[in-house]
Amino acid sequence: MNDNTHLSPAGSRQTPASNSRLYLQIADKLAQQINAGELKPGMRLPAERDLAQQYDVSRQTVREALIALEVSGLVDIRPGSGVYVLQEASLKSSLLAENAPGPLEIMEARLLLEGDAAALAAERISNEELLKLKAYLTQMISLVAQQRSAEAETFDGKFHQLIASATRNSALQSMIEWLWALRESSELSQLFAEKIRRQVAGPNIEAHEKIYLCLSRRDAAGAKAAMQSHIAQVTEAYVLLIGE
Amino acid sequence: MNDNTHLSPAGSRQTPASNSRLYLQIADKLAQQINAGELKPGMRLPAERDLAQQYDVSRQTVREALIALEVSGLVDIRPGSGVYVLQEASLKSSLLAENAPGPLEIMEARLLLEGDAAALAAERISNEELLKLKAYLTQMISLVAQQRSAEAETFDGKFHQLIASATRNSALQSMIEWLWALRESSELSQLFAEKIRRQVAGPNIEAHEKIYLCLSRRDAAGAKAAMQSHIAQVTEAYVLLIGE
DNA sequence: TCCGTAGAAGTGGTTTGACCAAAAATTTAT
DNA sequence: ATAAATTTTTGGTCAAACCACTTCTACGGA
Repeated sequence: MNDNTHLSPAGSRQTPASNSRLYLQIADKLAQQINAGELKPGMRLPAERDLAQQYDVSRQTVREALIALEVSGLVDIRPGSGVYVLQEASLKSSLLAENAPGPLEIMEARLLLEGDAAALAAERISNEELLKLKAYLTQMISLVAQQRSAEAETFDGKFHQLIASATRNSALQSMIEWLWALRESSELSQLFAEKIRRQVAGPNIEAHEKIYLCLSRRDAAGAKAAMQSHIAQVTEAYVLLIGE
Repeated sequence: MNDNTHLSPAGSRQTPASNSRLYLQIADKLAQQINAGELKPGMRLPAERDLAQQYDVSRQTVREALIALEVSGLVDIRPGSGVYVLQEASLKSSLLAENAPGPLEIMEARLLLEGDAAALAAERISNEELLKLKAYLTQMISLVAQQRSAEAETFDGKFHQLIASATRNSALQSMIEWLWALRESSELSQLFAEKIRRQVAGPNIEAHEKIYLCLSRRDAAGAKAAMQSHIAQVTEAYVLLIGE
């Protein structure tokens, strides 16, 4: 993980240094100086007592700011020695890009990971799981037909998650779960999903049917191709949205 | 991963809660409770004053620990209200989970993920990164020649991590980091690594050279094949160990 | 009885000033 | 010039306050 310049708490989207908490304001100011290159990597910044005087706050407040900077990886605190700048300027990503993976990054990762997962699942999935998968698919079809696309997407998620689980690899499964959770926690991804939901009726039934078919035939290569084509299609919709 | 989300300062590889700094010890303890599920998302944890008494430290120290937790995204501090556990879609949270992936699961996931990552990296890696990669390789060769295999493995990790970073996909990078962290946190994996370290001189130089060569030629397919063959070889060593 | 408001209690935020341990710089002795 | 002893600097911790804001509670009016 890189570019942890998110000093503010999760949900708070505020102008830098406008936070009500003083130690976060100080942390923001210092982070800005670091990212602006005024404080270069390796450089030791002033002693806590000096910073306190400089910003006209207490030493404790400065300490809390420095701790925030350390945890976010910008700075290295060496007891008895000083505080040193670690990370060099990451301006490009600090402004437009978020520290969290963007929607397209998530989709690219899904393309690779879920593709491989589908291939593995084709070889390892049980008949019971296939039945469950079929049931999810049926639910999805029914809900899409009723225009209840939001609910249909619930089963979309279950469908993919079940395939991940069928790999019999908990590491793979955890990572795919994480990618889905990331998507849901990302405002931008949510926005995309919302827009797409209005344009199309819901999850692509055909694509899921094809994946299911390949899995039921234990066709690893086919399942991988079907899954990747499916995810690529969704990604394409994202890209089109960005173009607007 | 956010992680961003590691509480300990960058370079310090210490046993959890063994840090000399008290506030990091407290932060680790709280983080463990959160990740273990003892403190569930949405739950408000005890007031700073209470925590201070509970852990027998000053309130200030508790505050610094909480700030570290907030910056790393585990917790939400609401002034005047309290400190609340956030639901975190974090890979790190499952790191200490009971059903941690086994060594072979980790290796299988690495085979897939790092294979894909190598292919992506071949197309996106910069010349600077290639130089860095080469430097790691050189260090590795030198250390292996001096029988310092443990240190050589440090550069092994850096080598793989740099490739992950060259994918320009932070999701991919985070997941690969996670897999390596898992390996290091797994006793069984550590045991394997220890045994293997005694049998072979250190990281397989040839395999890494081949990977580097493919990357420098921007040969995506070759890089993927080389990476997968490398990881498969390590996995094979694991399997042989299990057979004994 | 219900409901809103004023007050009390609780919580994080900040300040001050002090002392400690370890690192770094300086002086001293060899 | 070098090594050891000493002083200084630096982060780490503790303590006791006070503030501003949130939350809870109990009172009083409808």
